[in-house]
Amino acid sequence: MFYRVKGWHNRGMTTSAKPGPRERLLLAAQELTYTQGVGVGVDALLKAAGVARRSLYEHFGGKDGLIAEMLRRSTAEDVEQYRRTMDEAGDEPRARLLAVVDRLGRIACDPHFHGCRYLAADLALADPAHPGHEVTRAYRRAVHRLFTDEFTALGHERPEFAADQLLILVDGLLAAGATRPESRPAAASRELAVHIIGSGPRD
Amino acid sequence: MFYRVKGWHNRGMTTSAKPGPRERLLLAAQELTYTQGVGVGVDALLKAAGVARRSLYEHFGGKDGLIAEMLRRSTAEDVEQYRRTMDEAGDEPRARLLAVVDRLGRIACDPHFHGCRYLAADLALADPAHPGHEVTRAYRRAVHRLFTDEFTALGHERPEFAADQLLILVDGLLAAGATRPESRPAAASRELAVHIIGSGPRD
DNA sequence: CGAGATGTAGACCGGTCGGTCTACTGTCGT
DNA sequence: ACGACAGTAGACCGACCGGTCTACATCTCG
Repeated sequence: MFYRVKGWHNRGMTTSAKPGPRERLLLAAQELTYTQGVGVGVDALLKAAGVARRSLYEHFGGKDGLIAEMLRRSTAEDVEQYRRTMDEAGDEPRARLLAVVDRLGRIACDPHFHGCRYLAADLALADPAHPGHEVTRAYRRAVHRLFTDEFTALGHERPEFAADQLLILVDGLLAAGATRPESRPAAASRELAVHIIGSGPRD
Repeated sequence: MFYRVKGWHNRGMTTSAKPGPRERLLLAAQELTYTQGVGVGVDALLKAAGVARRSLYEHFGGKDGLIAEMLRRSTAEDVEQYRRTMDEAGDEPRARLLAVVDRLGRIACDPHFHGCRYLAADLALADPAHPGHEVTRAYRRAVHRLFTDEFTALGHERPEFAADQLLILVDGLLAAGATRPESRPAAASRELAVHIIGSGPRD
């Protein structure tokens, strides 16, 4: 959700050494599944990663394994970004939560944005037993936890309920960014976020 | 969004005559694209519809044509259902809008629900030129219009902005129903809806 | 050195994809 | 009766699907 990857070049590596096949496959999968959906072909992934067919099956056991692992990494990075965004906003819970909504609002309005990768994966992976579903569930639990903690610190009377509301708002914001970007969803969402979070020192 | 179709049997037909191939294809597509996604194979559609391969290409020109036409019909039915739900709620704009949110809340909590078909289609159809996108855009415009009219009747100072908010809320509600049904998204959404709509005679 | 591990390159597998085409059948209007 | 037509049944097409396999290159480490 939080950023876009073009390749291994602009990752924070100290050396410019080309990473191994496993790494290149994960990066290619992050890129291609976002632009083409999880339905991308194995051949396209291999070509984009510049990796031999065999390496995929050695490292991930198959396409599903790669998809699941790529989702795992992506969620970890996004949760970390949520955390960083909050920390950069200071200590005040209201400001921390609003910072996340504002950041997502900016992302959703980016002309290259086309939807939440995790929701898209859940909707596209018809098989409920696909390992990817477990990853996205864990992701949502983690974000919900992040929100709940802030509401608790805020002394909110129903922290989990408020976190549910914020999560609904975020999903709606991302959906609107993907399908109705001309409606300027960031502004509409922010106002709702303020209502959920309640007015405080920063607002 | 609003209902589930199992086949032509339970449609409001006066005769029990089996509909033609075109009709059966549309019904099969509505059913299968919802459960399997728009990626379903042509063979599966033909088998479910009990229709010869040739009929598909005669009536719709190809799979994309069938998908687009099925979305067209689906959106028409859903918009009609929005209207009916509002009308059944009476004349009071607040009550009419809340009735829609409540109805969608019930649908999103149905154990068989697995996401908004139109958002899923937009996320799954990677090609931005696919005719289906135009259909879903029109659908969202229509619903936005429906909402805007009610806010206008309500004397709301920013009817379009409020409609945008309600649309974001609805998308979030449906996403939550698909991915976090255990969080009881209907209750959380209703409270937000009440905030957007404002308290009135019915609330 | 030489063995083992790791990688590439690409042939190959059965199956499915969307789409075209031919052959046949039932039905309806004249 | 008969032709036109809409439908079915299914063979067939090239392309691609995910996955397995062999052959060879490269590297590290004992």
